[in-house]
Amino acid sequence: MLKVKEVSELIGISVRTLHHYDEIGLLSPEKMSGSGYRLYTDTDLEMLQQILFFKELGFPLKRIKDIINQPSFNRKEALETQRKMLLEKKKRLNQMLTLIDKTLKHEKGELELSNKERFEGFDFSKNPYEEEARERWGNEAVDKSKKKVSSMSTSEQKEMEGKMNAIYRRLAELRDSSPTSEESQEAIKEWYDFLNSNFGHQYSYEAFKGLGQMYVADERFTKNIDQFGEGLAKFMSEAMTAFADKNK
Amino acid sequence: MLKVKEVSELIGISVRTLHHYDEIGLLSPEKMSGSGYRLYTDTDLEMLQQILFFKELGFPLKRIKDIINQPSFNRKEALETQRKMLLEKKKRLNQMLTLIDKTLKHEKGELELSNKERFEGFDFSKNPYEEEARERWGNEAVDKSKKKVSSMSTSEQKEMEGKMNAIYRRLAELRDSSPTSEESQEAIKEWYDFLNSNFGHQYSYEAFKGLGQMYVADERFTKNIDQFGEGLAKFMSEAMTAFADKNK
DNA sequence: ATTGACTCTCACGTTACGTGATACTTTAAA
DNA sequence: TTTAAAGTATCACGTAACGTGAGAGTCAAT
Repeated sequence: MLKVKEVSELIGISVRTLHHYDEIGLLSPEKMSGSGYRLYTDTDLEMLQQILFFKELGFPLKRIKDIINQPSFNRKEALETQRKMLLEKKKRLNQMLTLIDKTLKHEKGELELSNKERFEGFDFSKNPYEEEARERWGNEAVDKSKKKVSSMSTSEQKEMEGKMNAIYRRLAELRDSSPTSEESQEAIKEWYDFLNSNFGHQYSYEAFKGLGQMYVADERFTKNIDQFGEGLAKFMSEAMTAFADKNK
Repeated sequence: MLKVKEVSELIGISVRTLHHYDEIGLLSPEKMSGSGYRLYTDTDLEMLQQILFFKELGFPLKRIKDIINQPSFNRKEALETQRKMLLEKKKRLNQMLTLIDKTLKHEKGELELSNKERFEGFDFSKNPYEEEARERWGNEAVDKSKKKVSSMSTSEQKEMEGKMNAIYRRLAELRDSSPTSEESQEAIKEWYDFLNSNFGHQYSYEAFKGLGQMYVADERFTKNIDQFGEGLAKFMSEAMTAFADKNK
C-alpha cells in the first residue's frame, strides 16, 4: 500500500490531484491509516490506470466517475474500448500531420489551400469518444433527455413534446420516400437542430449518425419511434446517416 | 473577410473562443467593421491555424502568444517544428497503446505487470514540447529570469544575485573535480532548487538536463557562466546531466 | 417599420487542479 | 527520549480557458 507521495512519484501526477480525485469521489483509496493518511492498494492503482486512460481521451472527470461506477463496468472490456479510442485518436493525429504537410506545400507554393482546407485536420467535436462510451456504459442521450425534461415546467414540457411529435409525424409522412430526398433531408435537419437546442448536448455530425444507428440497434428507440409509423426508426436512421455524410 | 459566426462554423470553434482570443491579444482580427464587428482576414486564419496546432500540443495560450509574437517567428519554420512535435506526440500515443496491450495480457494472466510498469506509457511532464519551443523561439529561462528580476525590488535583486553568484562560485571551485562527485552533485542540486524557486518556472529533470546542454550550446550562457571560471559551463552541463539521469 | 438573426460587452459559473498556509503525524538521527 | 525534518491532512483562494445567459446594438429581409 502506498501513500500519496509514493503514488505521486510512481506515476508523475501531483499529490493535489490525488486529493482532488478523492474529494470528488473519483478515486478514494480503499484504506486510511489511523491518522487519516490515504493508503492506496494495488486495486486502487489499477483503477487509477483506467482513469488516466479516460482522461487522456478527453473525458471530464465527472463522466469518468459515471463510467467506472456502472455496475456493468469491466476492466478488460474498458481496456479494449480505450484501445479502440486511442487508435482513433491516432488517426486524428495523422490527419493533422497530413494537414501540416499540405500547409507546408502551400507555403512553398506547391499547391493551393482554401480556408476550409486549412482546418480540415482539426476536429473540435465535443468529445469524439463519448459516443462509444455511451454505447458501452450508458445511453446518455436518453438519460440526459429524461433529466432535462424532468427539470422543465409542465407547459415547457408540453411545448417541447409537441414540437418533437410534430417532427416525428412529419418524418413519418416521409418514410416511404427516399431518405436522401430533399424533403426528407430538410425534416432531418429540423430534428438535428431540435436535438441540439433542447437537450443540453451538442451532436457532431458523426454523433448524429451514430445516434441514428442506435435507433435501429436499440430496442427502446425503435419501439418508441415506430409508434409514429412502422419503419420510421429505420427511415430516420438512414436519413440521419445521409444527412451526416452530406454535411461532414 | 469573415465574421465570428462564419469563422466559428468554418473551423468548429466557438464564437466565445474567438472573443476570448481577441480579449487576451492572442488573435485580434486585422479589421473591425464600423459597428465594432470583428472581421477576420485570410492572414488571421493562417495565424489561427498556428494557434490551434500549438494548442493541440498543449501549450498554454499565454505561451502561444509569446511564441507567435517573437520577431523571429516564421510560419514555415513553425509548421516544421509543430510537425516534429506532433510526431513525438504520436510516439507517446503508441506507448500508451503498447501499455494497453500489456495490461490486457496481464488481465488474461499471460504476463506479470508491476505497479510501475502499469504506468509506463503515461508521461506527465509539464509540457514535453516546451523545450523545443524554447530552443526555437526564445530562451525562456534567460528571458523569464530577466523579467522576474526586473519586477523585484533592488534589495531583492541583490539578494537573489548574491545567492546565484554564491552557487556559481561554489561550482567554479568544484569544476576541476568530477561532475558526478558527491560534492558536485550537491552543489548542482542547490542550483536546481534555486532555479525552481526563483524564476516562476518548474524544471523537470529532463528540462534541467536540456538547460545544461544549452549552457554549452548557447554562446550567451557559456560566456556568462565562464566568467566564474574557465570551463564552468561545460562542467555544469555535465553535472546537470548526471544529476538529471540519477534522479529520473 | 418590423422581425429575426447576428454581434457586442459584461459577468458569473464550471472544471481541474496549483499554491500557500496551518496543524498533525511519522521517521530518522542525535 | 527528544528533536528536527519530512510527510500528510484540510482549507481556501487563485489560475486557465472558456461556457452560458443577459441586455443592448446592428444588419438584412419582409
